[in-house]
Amino acid sequence: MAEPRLKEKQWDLAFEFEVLERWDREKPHRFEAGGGKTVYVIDTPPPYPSGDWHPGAVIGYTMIDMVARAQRMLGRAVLFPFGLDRNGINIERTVEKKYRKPLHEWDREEFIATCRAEIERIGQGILEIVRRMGMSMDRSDVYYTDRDDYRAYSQAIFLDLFQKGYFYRGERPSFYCVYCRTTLAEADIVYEETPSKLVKIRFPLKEGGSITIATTRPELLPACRTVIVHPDDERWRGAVGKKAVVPIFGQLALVRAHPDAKMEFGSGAAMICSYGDMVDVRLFRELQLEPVKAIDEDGHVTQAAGVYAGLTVEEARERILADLRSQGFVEKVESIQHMTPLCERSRTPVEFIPSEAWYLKQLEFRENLRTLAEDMTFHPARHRQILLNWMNSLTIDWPISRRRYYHTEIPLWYCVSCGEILVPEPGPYYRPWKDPAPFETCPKCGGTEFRGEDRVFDTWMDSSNSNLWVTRYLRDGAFFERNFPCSLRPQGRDIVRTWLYYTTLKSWLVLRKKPFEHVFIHGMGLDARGRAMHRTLGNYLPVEPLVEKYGADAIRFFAAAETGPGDDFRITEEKVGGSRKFLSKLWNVARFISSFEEPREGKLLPTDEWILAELNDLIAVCRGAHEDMNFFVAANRVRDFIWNVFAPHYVEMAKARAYEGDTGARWTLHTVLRDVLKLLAPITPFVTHKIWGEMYGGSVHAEMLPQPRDVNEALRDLTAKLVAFNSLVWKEKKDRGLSLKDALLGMAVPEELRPFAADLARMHRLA
RNA sequence: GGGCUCGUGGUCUAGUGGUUAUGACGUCACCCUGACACGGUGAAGGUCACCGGUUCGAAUCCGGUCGAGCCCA
Repeated sequence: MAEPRLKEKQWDLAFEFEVLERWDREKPHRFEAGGGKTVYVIDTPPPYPSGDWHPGAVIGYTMIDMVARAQRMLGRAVLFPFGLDRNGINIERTVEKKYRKPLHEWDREEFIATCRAEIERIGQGILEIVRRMGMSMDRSDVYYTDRDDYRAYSQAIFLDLFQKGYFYRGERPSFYCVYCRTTLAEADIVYEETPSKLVKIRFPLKEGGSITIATTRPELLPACRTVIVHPDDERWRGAVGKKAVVPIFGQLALVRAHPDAKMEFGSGAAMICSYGDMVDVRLFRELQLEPVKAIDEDGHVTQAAGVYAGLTVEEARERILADLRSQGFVEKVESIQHMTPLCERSRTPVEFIPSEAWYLKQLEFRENLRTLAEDMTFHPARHRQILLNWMNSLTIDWPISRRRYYHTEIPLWYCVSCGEILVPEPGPYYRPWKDPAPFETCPKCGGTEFRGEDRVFDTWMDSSNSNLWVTRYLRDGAFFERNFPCSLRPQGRDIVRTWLYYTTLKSWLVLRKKPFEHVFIHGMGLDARGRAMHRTLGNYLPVEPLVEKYGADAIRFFAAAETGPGDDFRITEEKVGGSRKFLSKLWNVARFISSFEEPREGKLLPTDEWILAELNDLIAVCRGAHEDMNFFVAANRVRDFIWNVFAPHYVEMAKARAYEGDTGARWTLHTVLRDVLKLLAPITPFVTHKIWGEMYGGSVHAEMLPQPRDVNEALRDLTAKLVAFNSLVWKEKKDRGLSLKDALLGMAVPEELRPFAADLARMHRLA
């Protein structure tokens, strides 16, 4: 027997670094079109650098990498680009916090420079993890959404759609964040149950008597214009049509019967103010009430609140409540849990404030967008529903203007004398707040003075162009024509309503086409108890120490094997450690096989044919799983095959022959190992690369996934009996206190296992 | 309140009508057997959420109940 080619007794983490250096040198995953291969373009999510990379996100990207690797091994030329989304409120907030100075107190130029410096500093960490985890994106051509060319691209697409009439300016009450000082889209809102006070306030009726309303927002009293009760509500029937006197502020509010009043909530009567929520907004429009601006863009109450003017919303709420109490208007204060809409970025409660914004039309395309959603293949299929639900729930067009700085500028100018909107040519990167206007005269009035738009885009306006960017729309016409729609959009479930939705919308508006052939949705990373990981909860398990301790492949195998496609996964050190054991098992099986020369062909015995039949089944299942991006099935089936069938049964049965130089056993061992390495290569690229390289030379990642062979599949029917017989012998030896190497007397091979009799007799030393 | 998912040993999970319910991680006992102690063998641990129904037969199909998560109001 020869020395094994694989010397070490364990999968050593140092091998990962050796493999990484080789990949750095050889860059094996460069995209090369041509050669008759189908091009497969992946619209990789550009992550947002924020200091560190959430472990759930890292695992999500390793899943995406598995798709890319599997597609290469299915014969496709994979374009697997990478970008960083660096625009937006995240980095602005980082800078604001670091310098303890809110954005609107900064000089714009200086703020932008500070943001850029900060994002450069923290942005590189992600690229390091990408490399360390063995992700095979092309890191030589990373795009940044805050680069001039990408911003110009965003603006060019905006200008195209602008000319087509999809944008309009609207002055209306909308979701508004007083911290970010900007209008919000529906996708920017999250709801959170927060403790609040439900105050029951007695409104005297002018005609005599009183009505009690329930509200969580007493500071809106000055903007109260009417009171509603449910038409079926016996309690307040007598009050309908009378005039309620708003406490403290004294204006009159007509009591109306309206089906929007919820009888079971509070007192059953509600005050309608401009504006507390979407119901207020709708009723003001429906009943044609005159709105009062009670809260301004800074989050302070206005002159409408009289003596309270200038207080913050919270201060005003407390003061007004105190005064209501002292004047005897408060009947009761209850503590309740209230679903409060918050700004997703700043976690500030959302206000409804009338403000002017640029909107992108979307509601009128709802049906078209649904059709596109139906026309894309989702993995898993059930997650299509998340997108459809979101499309169905939208109620307003998309406000895309933001009063922020570190974003792409809205490329518009206005004529100072007549107000005409001036639209520049698509192409250059425009910064209207500082650049001179690219116009001589106003085409409408001949005016020569222009004011640049000082607002910027919602960042989703930039990232929703990523599929166009990677398929080279406007950049490489021939490539774009061949490769749009993009082959695959892989992403997390959490950004379906934003990134996936907005991309679908944009692709419809720009091209009237679906953006992707396939959509792969992965679940979210949770802690051991199934909660979201947050630093503040103390349950945050950063990736770096895990990689250091267990290696990238252990994390990758865990990512594949832990939960099914699209399901959330609980990240625990225990499970990652367990995955590493499998890598060592694989290594050692390979190490054993590496001590035998691989013959060109072999004379097969029934035992060899049997394991090849099992291998055929494994290959068929795993090819299908890889094609379907189901790494859960692939990982678990291969693990089960190696650990519970191949190693304990076949390897032990064939061992004696292999040592003697039997070609059938040796050929079969190598054949199974080769195929298994290929099936695992997309999931655990390091260990498979190392084993393959040492034993067979070249790279396993350049191979195609294996195909089933022409073997006697019927032998699989004997697997259960074979496993049971081996188990019986082992138990018998244990019961008799024998070592496994001892001979066993009086145990015969069952009739149906006769084809394997010789191998079994030698394996167990049956006598 | 509405929608969508989903409930299988401590945890994750296979199983989509058919004999004693799969495997992994963890646990316990014994064992270094010419690849592996990050191992081997054996074992403990489940009323397949609950209640009905369909069926010769249900973890699996149908209805309901309860519970969980997410999304929306």
